[in-house]
Amino acid sequence: MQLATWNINSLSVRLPHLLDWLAARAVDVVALQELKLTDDKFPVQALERAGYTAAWFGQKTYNGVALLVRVPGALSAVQRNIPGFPDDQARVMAATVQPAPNAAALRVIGAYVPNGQAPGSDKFAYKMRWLEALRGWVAQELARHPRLVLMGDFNITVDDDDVWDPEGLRDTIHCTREERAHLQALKDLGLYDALRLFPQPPKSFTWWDYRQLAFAKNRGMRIDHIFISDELKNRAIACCIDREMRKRTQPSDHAPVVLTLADE
DNA sequence: ATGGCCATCGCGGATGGA
Repeated sequence: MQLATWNINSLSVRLPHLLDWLAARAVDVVALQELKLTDDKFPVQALERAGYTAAWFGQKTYNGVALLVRVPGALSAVQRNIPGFPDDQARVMAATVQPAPNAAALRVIGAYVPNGQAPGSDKFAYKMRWLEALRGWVAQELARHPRLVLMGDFNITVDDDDVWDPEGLRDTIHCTREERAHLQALKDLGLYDALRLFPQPPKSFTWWDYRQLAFAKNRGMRIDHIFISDELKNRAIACCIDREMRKRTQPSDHAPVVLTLADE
């Protein structure tokens, strides 16, 4: 089975891309970020026709996340936002995913971590608080659910290998020690960076700026991640970045990351 | 080079993204 995360930068604009991608890849579980629409605008019928059941958590203009599962799977125990962390932004949701009637259930958390704008800014402080709260919640979730996936747009590079110009971008947003320490702290809970479990081409990125032909020059960063618990690590057989959708006209600035798990 | 692109809101140009 395949699980994926994709920041689609507006579900309204990118719905055709998403439907094409779902038809081509038939991924079983998808976490989407940056829907940029309110709950009433979520294209539930189009996704049902494409063969997916969804749960969503929208917001006007900004943010918004969703989880999709390919039928006959099911989503249950949906949680929106981090319990005990009041937040007026729709950035994270969890669900228990039954990928097939007789398959083992997975706990899936889809996250859109705040951008942070610049170190020292109010938005950076919010990013740090938000990640602190996320870690506390993920620790609880992991204790309850040994088969756990935490995936999404983290807006953080793990290390310099995730940055096209690590010297030029030293200590800038997405690349600071404080941000990277948060990713390490999440991993220290017992999570593994799924992409790094497998050999990857050098300069494997998930986001490229729209400007300056950044994608054509592969001037990007890896800021979208899939973290998996030890039980799922034992079933992981492949993980890759799907650059094809970034090559289309009017693309999202992010590419999907896809994890393949062995069936039990 | 104090930028370059894109989406949103809303109909000009500011804001946020990364």
